[in-house]
Amino acid sequence: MSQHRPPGAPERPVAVPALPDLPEATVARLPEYLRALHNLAENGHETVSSEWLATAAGVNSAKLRKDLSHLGSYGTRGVGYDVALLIDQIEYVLGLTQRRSVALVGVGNLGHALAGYDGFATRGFRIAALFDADPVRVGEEINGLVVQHVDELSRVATEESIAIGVIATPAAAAQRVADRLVAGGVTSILNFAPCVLTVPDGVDVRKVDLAIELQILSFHEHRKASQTALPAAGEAALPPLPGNLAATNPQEAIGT
Amino acid sequence: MSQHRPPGAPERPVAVPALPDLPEATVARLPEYLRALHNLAENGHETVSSEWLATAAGVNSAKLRKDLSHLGSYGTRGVGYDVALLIDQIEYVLGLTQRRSVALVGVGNLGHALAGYDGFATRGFRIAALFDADPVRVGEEINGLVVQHVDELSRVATEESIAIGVIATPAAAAQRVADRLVAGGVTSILNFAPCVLTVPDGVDVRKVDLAIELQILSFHEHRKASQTALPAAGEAALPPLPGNLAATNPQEAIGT
DNA sequence: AAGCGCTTGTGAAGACACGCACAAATCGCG
DNA sequence: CGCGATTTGTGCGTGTCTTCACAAGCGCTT
Repeated sequence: MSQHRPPGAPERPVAVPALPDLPEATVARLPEYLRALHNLAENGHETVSSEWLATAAGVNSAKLRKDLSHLGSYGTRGVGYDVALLIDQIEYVLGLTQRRSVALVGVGNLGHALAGYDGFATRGFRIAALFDADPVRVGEEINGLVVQHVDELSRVATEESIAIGVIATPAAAAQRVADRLVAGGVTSILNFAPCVLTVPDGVDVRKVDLAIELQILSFHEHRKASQTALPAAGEAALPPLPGNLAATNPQEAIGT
Repeated sequence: MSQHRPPGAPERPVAVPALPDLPEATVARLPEYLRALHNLAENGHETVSSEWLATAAGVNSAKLRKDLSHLGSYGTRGVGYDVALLIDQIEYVLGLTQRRSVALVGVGNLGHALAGYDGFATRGFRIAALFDADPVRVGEEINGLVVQHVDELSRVATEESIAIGVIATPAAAAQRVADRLVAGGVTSILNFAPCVLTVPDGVDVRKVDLAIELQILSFHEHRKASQTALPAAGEAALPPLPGNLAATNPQEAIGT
């Protein structure tokens, strides 16, 4: 959350023209800008140019300006962007002006780590409840929270108005957990289980699969290796290490 | 890896026309197809239609067919795709016919979980070495591997020909770690630290930021909330609970 | 052997995203 | 007060990704 607005102040001092509907690609980059802006703010910067911010976020400056222009114009020509104002603006659009409660299901290997990950707390989220299906784990206390049985999931989610759920269970259990989350009123799910979830319309699912990321890297390894190893192949014209053009610049590599 | 080819058999029985250069979006989906295919194979399916596989992978069938067509055509009209053949094909393209060694740096909260995550091992990767900067952690044994000091990183990576590195350190240390990985000959990096890495051309970086995923979900929560709060907007209330489609959808048949 | 139903592979069109390049706006300075 | 340096905001061309729709191909049945 922004430390630039006193806690008691109204949520949004500057009028915002409703919620603009942003391109999905832009939405995915806003959190990155936000992180860079917080870094700048901590270092005492009050304004920042698009060039600077873009470099800090790993994108090119034209893209950054276009992204920000979708929020309405908040820069000053010849000067740059007001860091504090931009932070407020982005946090408002992302819905981070209220701390959001998250239910974490599955306190195994990964879930345990997520429960202790302070990156959530520092960026606007509060893990409000932990669940697991294993009776041995139920009752265990992690970071001040007691693990509850997954049968309680729907009830607790409803009672505490939890809107976001994180699934860190084995794949076999993920769909059942998702159903219970939905039944408990959850409308956004972050899924770490390697499987596809079926959810009703109106529920958003994002998937993070750690092995898939490695497999994508593996592909690029394979491609790089086959390029250097086969000078005689059809693509003979390619120099030993073309430093494949746009494909390996930071933007693309970082892109979701 | 595929269990459909005897361990001793030559790596690639069927000739593959060099490495086609695939659209990046396609590459990102191939691992998902692969996972679905392995599920099908375990359940004894020998062929699969694009419609079925697409549903299992969470994409639409036209996209799936176009993706697969980039690998060369391996389907039979009127029948579908040969599951075992397609698995081999995708694993070859992704470079998964050889088990790849990975160095994991940062054995804190998240790194510890990653070191114990069996999803890596089961999908073609071997964590070959663990590193940390904290002397207290050096020497600790995790899953049969001893944590080494990060100063050894470049040397060990070179000696063991490790091509992929995973960074699970705090953001402040990530760039230094990346530099050492590169110095050790690593050409692919999976970065869990919330920061942008600068690497030479020819090195691929993928970033996974857990908090960013939540922030993107938060945006959609915010948007949904502002829509329902304003009944004047075109979209009336969503139907209460559409329920899951038919009981005969591919997901269930696959039985993750 | 011919016909029929099913499924793949792909051309073409549309949607989206990206990056260049420049006009418009602002500030600081003489 | 005016001018030049700087930086934003954006129109536009380009390339990539997605989706539709259908011809071509395959196997099964009669």
